[in-house]
Amino acid sequence: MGKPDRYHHGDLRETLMSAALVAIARDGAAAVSLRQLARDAGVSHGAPAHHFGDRAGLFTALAVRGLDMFCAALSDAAEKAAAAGQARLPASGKAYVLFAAAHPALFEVMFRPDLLDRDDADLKAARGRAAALLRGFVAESRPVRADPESDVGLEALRAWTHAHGLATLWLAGNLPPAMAPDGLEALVDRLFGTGDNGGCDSDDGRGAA
Amino acid sequence: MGKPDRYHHGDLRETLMSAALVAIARDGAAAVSLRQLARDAGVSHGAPAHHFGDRAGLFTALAVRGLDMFCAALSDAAEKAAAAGQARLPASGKAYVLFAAAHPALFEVMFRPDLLDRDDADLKAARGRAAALLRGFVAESRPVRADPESDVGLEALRAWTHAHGLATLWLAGNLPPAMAPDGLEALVDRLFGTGDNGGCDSDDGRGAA
DNA sequence: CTCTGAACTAGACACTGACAAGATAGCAGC
DNA sequence: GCTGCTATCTTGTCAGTGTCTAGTTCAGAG
Repeated sequence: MGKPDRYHHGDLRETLMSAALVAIARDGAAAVSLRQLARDAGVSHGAPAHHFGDRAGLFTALAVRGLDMFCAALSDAAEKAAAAGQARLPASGKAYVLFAAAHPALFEVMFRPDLLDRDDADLKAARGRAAALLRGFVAESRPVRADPESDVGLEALRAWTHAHGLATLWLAGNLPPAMAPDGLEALVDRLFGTGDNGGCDSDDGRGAA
Repeated sequence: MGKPDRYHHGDLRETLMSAALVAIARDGAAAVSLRQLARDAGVSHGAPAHHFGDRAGLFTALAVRGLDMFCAALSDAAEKAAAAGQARLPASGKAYVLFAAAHPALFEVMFRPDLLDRDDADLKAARGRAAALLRGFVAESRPVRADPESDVGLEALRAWTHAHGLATLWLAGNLPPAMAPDGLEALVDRLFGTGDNGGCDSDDGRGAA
């Protein structure tokens, strides 16, 4: 909005992306309209098409960015935990959920393939990086008595589904507030055992069945 | 489609709901159009409004039905397991995921509050029934050495997020196919320990951290 | 028979995403 | 200076959508 009356906006792509994030976080992705974004940016209704092609193109660009930030957040949390002598896996699980809470719009877009351009090369690459990262944490965090390799995938999936389910339910507002009386982070610490005791959960995880 | 040229359709509400389910399962909820549903039903574009008010009304009606079927499926699975001397909780977790896979459209609508009429009384009631059911399974499945009551909520949440995350990732197609080479049910059995050994998982759940 | 209310039609409105054709700006090479 | 070139943005148009309103049809109760 520095020089409002220029023909060339100068930073339209970035402006549209951040405005879209705000709109998604407020009303959900379905309520986002390219035309409204263009109006807010002081630009004609056809301008967004040049940068993103179509609606899916915009969401795909957001998803790629989100996945990269997501990877960075998880790596960061894992390395910090490792530096403190704690396990990477629970720390990254906590980071997973907190990222979703901190960037709900990005998270929503990242995991809603119906909004995305499935064949986009950047998206596929970003997805691959994220998957490799998750799997890496699990492989490193395995105790020495490792079972066959397939089990690593299983444990990665367990951690992934656990964190993803919590993030999803939280974001959609489907968790009864009574379940998190002292906020999401405290709840995550209780669930993942990532409290100040340093990430080694004290109970047996899922209990006897 | 029995008497196609009557002024009164006779069963429009039901026709629209099942057509909507098919459309959601095929193209996602965002792609469903009231006008297209009306066309398919051989009815004018304004007719759906009479039964559902607006778009959110249709999705809300579907969500209520979905929640009821969901409760029935979980109860059924839990009771069958109990009758076989097995624990209710893992059986209901398995039923949770399999319900999502069997009724993807209902599941999607159930957990997408942006599509729904949040204040709908029927919806609130159905949600309450589902939540109570889940909590009940966990409370019953606790070992005798029960901790304070709050822990029941925590363990319910653990089970819930786990099943929900798996269902969500599976439905959205975000799971690498390699992770479920032999189908979803086999994967669930491995994750939840609900194989033919009868629901008592043999390992320690989440491993040492 | 009339009356009533539920079910449905038909028209209009504002809005959307997508497309195509043209206008503008900034920049390299001359 | 000038000329083209390309990315950027405008303008106009189209089919499609949800929602609103007023009118029409029908079934059944009195």
